[in-house]
Amino acid sequence: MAPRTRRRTEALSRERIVEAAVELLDTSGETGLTFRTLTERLATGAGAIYWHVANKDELLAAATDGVLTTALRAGSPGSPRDEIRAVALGLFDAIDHHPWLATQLALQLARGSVTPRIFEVIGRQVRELGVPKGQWFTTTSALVSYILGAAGQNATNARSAVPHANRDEFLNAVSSAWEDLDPEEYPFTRAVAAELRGHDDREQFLAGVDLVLAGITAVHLPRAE
Amino acid sequence: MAPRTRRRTEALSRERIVEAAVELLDTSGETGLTFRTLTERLATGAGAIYWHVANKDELLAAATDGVLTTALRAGSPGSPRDEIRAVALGLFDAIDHHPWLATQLALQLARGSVTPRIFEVIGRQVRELGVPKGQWFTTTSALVSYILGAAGQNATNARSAVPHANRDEFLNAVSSAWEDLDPEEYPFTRAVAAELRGHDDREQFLAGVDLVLAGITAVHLPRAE
DNA sequence: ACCTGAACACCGTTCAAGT
DNA sequence: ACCTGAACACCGTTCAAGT
Repeated sequence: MAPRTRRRTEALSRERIVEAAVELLDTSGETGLTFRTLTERLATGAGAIYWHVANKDELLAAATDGVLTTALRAGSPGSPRDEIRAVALGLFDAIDHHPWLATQLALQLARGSVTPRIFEVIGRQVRELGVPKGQWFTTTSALVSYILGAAGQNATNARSAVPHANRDEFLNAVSSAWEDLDPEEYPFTRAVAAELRGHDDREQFLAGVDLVLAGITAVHLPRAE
Repeated sequence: MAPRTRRRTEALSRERIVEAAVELLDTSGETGLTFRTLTERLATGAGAIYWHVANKDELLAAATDGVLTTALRAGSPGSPRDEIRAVALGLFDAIDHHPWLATQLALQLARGSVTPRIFEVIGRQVRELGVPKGQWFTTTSALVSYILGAAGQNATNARSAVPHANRDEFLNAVSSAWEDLDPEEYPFTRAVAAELRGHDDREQFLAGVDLVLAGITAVHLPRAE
């Protein structure tokens, strides 16, 4: 058994660096990850990190990629609809545990690196659903857009460290803020503000997935039961 | 008429600062806006800017807010569905013209400041559609999530300066990249890669909106024609 | 091949000093 | 009340030097 006390002298590797980056992001947020904090955490110099990783963008991409891989490993053996729900929930929960993931996914969507990963997993199920080939692309895009958009918005709620207690407080605060909006400008938002208070993020997220699935059924699978 | 040549000595104001920030973001991207470039552009000192604006976050929020206000001023006099399409397209086009807007919207969604604006405009139409009150919140959330998610993804395509010529090249490049993906891991994505080549972003975006609307009709308006 | 750590260029922000 | 601009703390990145 290797001596525990020598942990800081374990060989530096890309994996260890990315792992430490994820930890820093999880514990102290996006601003908490700098080359100084990382250097300190790994008890090394800045140059050592640059030997394994090209720059900070690549480091963030690797961190995102790692968490994403875990999240997409849903793979329950259900119907296409169940698979789509499972993948969507996997992403949702990943953002819940790693709030920085939402921002990072949004930033990297703009660089095209993440899209195919999610696209592939959802697209296979769209095919299984029986959507005609000519509609695969459009249909999958719509689903992926909803999933990423909704998961991203839920990142707002995901920052409370304490799982449930603070979440209720947080929803209360947002709900109150919405109720205080200008009645002239925000009549609708004020009317639904109260609904925020009791609502379950996951449930609502899934309800949206089902809504899109219902649209797909109505438009592209006219003879489905 | 005020002398044109004294433009740089016009009184500094919050509006002029935000306006200059938007211009810098449009012309040189997110990295192009710094307090140095802004200071130079406005022929003033850093402290002068801080007199009118609390910090860079507030400046970015103000820039986002300004562009968003223009974008949401769609207001065609059509059916609720047409209004929803118009608002969605307004946002889509705004991101097309100001690629930095997608990132900024994503970042500010996580701070809750932008959501009510879009929520309100879409929500009113959901109400007009006849969706039962108990479903207003969920339904509006789903629509807004799709719209923001899809518009954000399209920011990828929106960075080419030349309107159409480069866009085709860009789509070609992405399409080729998708075709070069590992056949073992990305069979679906490869199968639809070709569809990317000819496709119209706006059309596909609207098709997605219609898909969600169809789902809303199927689930919440069972007796609609 | 891999690591060290001082140094560089650049950033957001502050603040004493001016008008 | 509003503006100036030098100064500060901090960041990502580089690189000569070590092993």
